[in-house]
This record gives sequence, C-alpha cells and structure tokens, in this order.
Amino acid sequence: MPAMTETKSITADKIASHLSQAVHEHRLQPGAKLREDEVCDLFGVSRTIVRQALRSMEFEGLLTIEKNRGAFVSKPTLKEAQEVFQARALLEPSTARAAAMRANAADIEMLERHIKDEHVALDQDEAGLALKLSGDFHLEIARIADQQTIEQFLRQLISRSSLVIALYWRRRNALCESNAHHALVDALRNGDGDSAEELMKGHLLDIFSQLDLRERAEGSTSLRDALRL
Amino acid sequence: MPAMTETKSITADKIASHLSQAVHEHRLQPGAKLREDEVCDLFGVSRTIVRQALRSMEFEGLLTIEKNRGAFVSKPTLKEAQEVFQARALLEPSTARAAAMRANAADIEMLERHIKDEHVALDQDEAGLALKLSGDFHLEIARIADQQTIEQFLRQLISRSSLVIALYWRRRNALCESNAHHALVDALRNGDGDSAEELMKGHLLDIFSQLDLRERAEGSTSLRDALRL
DNA sequence: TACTCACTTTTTGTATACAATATTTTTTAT
DNA sequence: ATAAAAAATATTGTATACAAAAAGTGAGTA
Repeated sequence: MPAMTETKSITADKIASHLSQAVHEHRLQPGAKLREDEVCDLFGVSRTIVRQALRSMEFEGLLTIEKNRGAFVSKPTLKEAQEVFQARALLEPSTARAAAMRANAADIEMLERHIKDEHVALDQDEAGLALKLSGDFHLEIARIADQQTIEQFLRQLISRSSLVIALYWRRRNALCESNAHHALVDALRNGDGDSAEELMKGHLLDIFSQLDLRERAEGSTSLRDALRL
Repeated sequence: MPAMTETKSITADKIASHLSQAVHEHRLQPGAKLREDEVCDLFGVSRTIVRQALRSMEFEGLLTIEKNRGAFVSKPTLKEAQEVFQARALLEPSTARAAAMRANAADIEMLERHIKDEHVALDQDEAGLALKLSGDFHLEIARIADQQTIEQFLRQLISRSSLVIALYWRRRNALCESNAHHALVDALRNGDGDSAEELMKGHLLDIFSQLDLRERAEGSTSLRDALRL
C-alpha cells in the first residue's frame, strides 16, 4: 500500500477521491468492478468505510451499485451522454459569464497554470491526466463565479462526462481543446462576459460533436494497477 | 409515523423517503436533529440502514451531518437560497419548453390532478402537504420532458427550496401559486413551448420575490448553537 | 448564584461477525 | 464430452459489539 502510507486518518472521502481520480483518468474503465475487500486491502480500512466511499461515488454518478452484485464503474448510455451535455449547456455558459465578472489576477493565473499543466500532460502522453485537468478547469470557472450549488452539479456532470468520453470519444489521441480554454481565459481576463458565455457554449458543442455515437467494446483493468498503489 | 407497519423489507430508501416527506412538509424544521437510535426504533431496523438513509439525505442537501454530533435538517444560508433559485432559473424554463413539446393527454391529466390535490390540501389547512405537492408538480414537468439528469438535479433543488421556504417565506398562509401552475398546464396542453418557458421563468421569479431576505431570528433550539460559534 | 472540573451517560464512528445472495467448481447423468 | 445439478467458495448485506467523542450531571469553590 505504498502511496496511502501512514496518513493516520484514512477517511471515506480520501478513498473516494483516489478512486474518482482513477476513473477520471481512465485507469479504471467503465464496467470495471470494485470489490470491497480489494479496496479494503489497498487502503487498510474496514468495509464500513469503503462502503461509504463507494456509496458516495454512486451518488456522484461515477459508480453503479447493483444489489448483491457489487459496485461497477458506470457505463452511461447514449441518452445519458446527451443529457449530460445538455445540462452542461444550460449551466456552464452563464456561469462563465458570471466568472468573467468576478475573476481577479490570482484566478487568471491559476487558470493559466491549469492550461500549462494540461499541455505538459499531453506532451508526456498522459491523456488521462490531461482529461482530468481539463475537467478541473471547468470546475475552476464555477468556483470563480462563486456559485457553489452549480459547482456541485457541475462536478457530477464533469465526472459523467469523463465516463462518456471514455466510452464514446472518437479520436483517442487528439484532445484539442486547449485553444478553447485559452480563449476563455482571455475573455475572463478582459471581464468580457458576453464572449465568455459564447465561447463556453461553443466549446461544449465542440466537445459533444466529437463523440462517436456507436456502442463501444469493454475494457477490463486490475484495480491495483489502475490505482498505482 | 402511521404507515411504517408490516412491510417486510424496510429499505434505506424507504426511510429516507419518509423522512424527506416530513422535511418537505415542514413537520421537521431546519435545525431539527435526527438521532440514529430514534429513527432505528421508529422503523425497526439497525443503525446500519438508518445511517445509509441519513447519508443519502445529506447528499440531497436535506440534512447536514456534523462529525461526532449527528444529522440535522439543513439550514440554508441566504447565499445558498439565492443560488438554489438561480440554478432553478437556469434549468427549469428550458425544461418546461421541452415538456410542452412532449406532453400527452395522460401527462396533462396527471398535472391537473396534482393541482387539484394541491387545492384540497390548502382548503384543509395542510400547507406543508400543499408545498410538497407544489414541488412534485415541478418535478413532474421534468419527467414529462424526459430529462432524467436534470430531473435529478431538480429534485435536490426543490428539496432545498423547501428548506429555504421554511426559513425565509414571508407570508406563511398564502401559497398563491396555483394560478401559475394552471397557466403552465395550459401552455403544455397547447404545445406552446415559448409560453411554457416564459411562464416558468416568471413563476420562479415570483416565488423568489416572496422570500424575505433578512436573516431570520433563530428558532427554539438554536440559541445555544448561535453562541457556540 | 455562577462557574469549573471531574465523572457519568448518551450518541456517534468503526470494525467485525454472521446471514443472504451470487459465483465458481465439482459431481453426476445422459 | 456436454449439460444440468449440487456443493463449495466468494462476495455483498445487515446487525451488533466495542471504541471514541460529545453532552449531560453534580459536587465543590469563589
């Protein structure tokens, strides 16, 4: 259990956070099963805590728990995929506008660092990490907009987006969005709410248009490998 | 707690549902504590199940669980109240539009029954029940629109709205919204998406404008809490 | 009276034991 | 050899026991 060492209090939240990261980075693929005992061994806690973590991930939409069968990484259907991006299209543009009105220098700097990290990840062929960072970028905008309720919904939507992308993304290697993110940061820096809103709208449409609507084959992964523990 | 007799399988969901209903109907007020043992006795299950139920209600925003202190009915702050209605304003109008495009005769009939039940509840001075039914009306529209993701968010938002209303509602006895609901049903029946969207937008603004935005005097048990912080 | 400190009781947090269900393996019959 | 049935194993679901923390109680003191 290398990574998880000697942090005295391993809480359900931390376990959920680790597992979520693995799902976001596509090290745990949709359909993968998370056995309770296995997670217990990896983190050194009892099933009580692990079950809390899994349950919270179910609420976020990352896992689907089937009674008496266990917890599996969710496999969003096509309809769910569409709904996720429809919901994002309703929430994010106006949030971007609000963020443009509130962003300060520190916010802008943080966003730029985000984009830079994303580039680094892509250069190192860490597509999963880049995807995670890209999602965080969107969350960061909600944080800047100071809209906690929407941020909370967005967290769920972005989690599900990650699953959708794992299942339906057309070109695995080309995550070309950094341009859009750059333009968004420019709009925020200039306090240009109109542009920010429009750019976000277009950006979401752009992502959605790159999804492949056919059903995808499954992949299976070892839990231990996926977590790199 | 009349109903919970006999049923062989008392699941966490059912407990959460019962408790949620009580919160929605304002029989359980914001700040009220839900002791685990008490709920156990009421429903005749172990704490394991009760804790699941409480946890799920926390995710929905109905409860706030404080470590080592217990579960309390949430007390949304003013900012949260505003955020809830801002989020609803983003999600519900376009959902109403979509519903207008899809509603069939059975849907319309169900909505009309809803309104009728609401009237009956008001006539019998069951303001809490009327409020619950009013929330369900909004959820029903999301169901008709066939937008499960948005429906799920709306469920949380309406739950929180109920708490907001418990804390910030101006005139306790006048829940005058049935007119707005009637007009909405008309628009849905006519398949008039534009009207449905506009009516919903206005309806939400109307509700929000009836909230009292001053901080509320604390209720019975909360003095000790206030001093503590 | 008002306050504090120690002690007792109550309540929540976690681990574990046991029960119920699902899965896998073995056995048996055709 | 294949397929069905049965046993064995593995995994999840629930209850309970114990630990840790908070809340409550009361004696003692200024």
